[in-house]
Amino acid sequence: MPELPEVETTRRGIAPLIEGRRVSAVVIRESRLRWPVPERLPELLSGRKLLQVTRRAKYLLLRFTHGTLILHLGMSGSLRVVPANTPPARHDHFDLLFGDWCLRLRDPRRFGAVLWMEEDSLLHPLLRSLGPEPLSTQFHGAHLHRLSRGRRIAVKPFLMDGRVVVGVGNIYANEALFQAGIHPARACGRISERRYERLAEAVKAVLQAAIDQGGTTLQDFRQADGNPGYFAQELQVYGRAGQPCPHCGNPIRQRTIGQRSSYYCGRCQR
DNA sequence: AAATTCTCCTGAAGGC
DNA sequence: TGCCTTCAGGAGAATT
Repeated sequence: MPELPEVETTRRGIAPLIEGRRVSAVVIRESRLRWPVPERLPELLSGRKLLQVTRRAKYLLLRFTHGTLILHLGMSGSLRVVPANTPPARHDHFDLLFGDWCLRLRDPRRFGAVLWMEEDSLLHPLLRSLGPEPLSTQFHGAHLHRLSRGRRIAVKPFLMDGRVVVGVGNIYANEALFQAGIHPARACGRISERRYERLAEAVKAVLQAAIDQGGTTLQDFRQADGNPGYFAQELQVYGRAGQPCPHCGNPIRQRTIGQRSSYYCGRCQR
């Protein structure tokens, strides 16, 4: 499932292949994604030069002079750059062609999105209220501590709230809480600033390590070159119910917190 | 306001 | 072999 490391891995994979190139054609095979893919994209983009590929949260932003194409991979999406004559496979919904090369979006579950924004893309309703980037200096323990005061929600869904900090999905929330020694169900308003500092550092460390490994591939995720990510083998608790805790040997527990599957060590995480 | 629940969708896995 | 059920999950929308 694409979380921040997978999206950043994708960005780094596709950017050098398409930045500075002109769009030759746009193909929409399936417009029923999370929201309808704008039908006017072919007219809007054909002949235009792609200036830059950036990322905000889990959104990829393809900047043109007259606007920005916003891409989201949902939970099963992947982007690859393939030769333009490559036949589309099942679930290949959207192509951005650059002469001989093609940026292709595949998304079996269609939770992803392809959107267009004319004005500053960061003002888009989906991007406007997002919290800080986890790998930036704007994200730190004091920030988590301040936002959590007086709230009773469990720390795990708190950490996964995009208004608090972006890009931390279920996998990395589990991993970061394990690394920080914090129980995922603990009320977020009852965690000290000291412990939040440790959590913020854990979030940064886990995300950076995952980026370094090309992301986590559980089922669908692929890097832009088609290879899987290699962080799955580094996961300490996610998907490891019943296996021994890497620290103390106690069995890893699994339970649902905030509608999401949570994995943790009941002894190491308090 | 904050917290919880519902929703979209397909494929994998398990039961019979 | 095959059909049915259940589960997973990003994140906005709806509801409590």
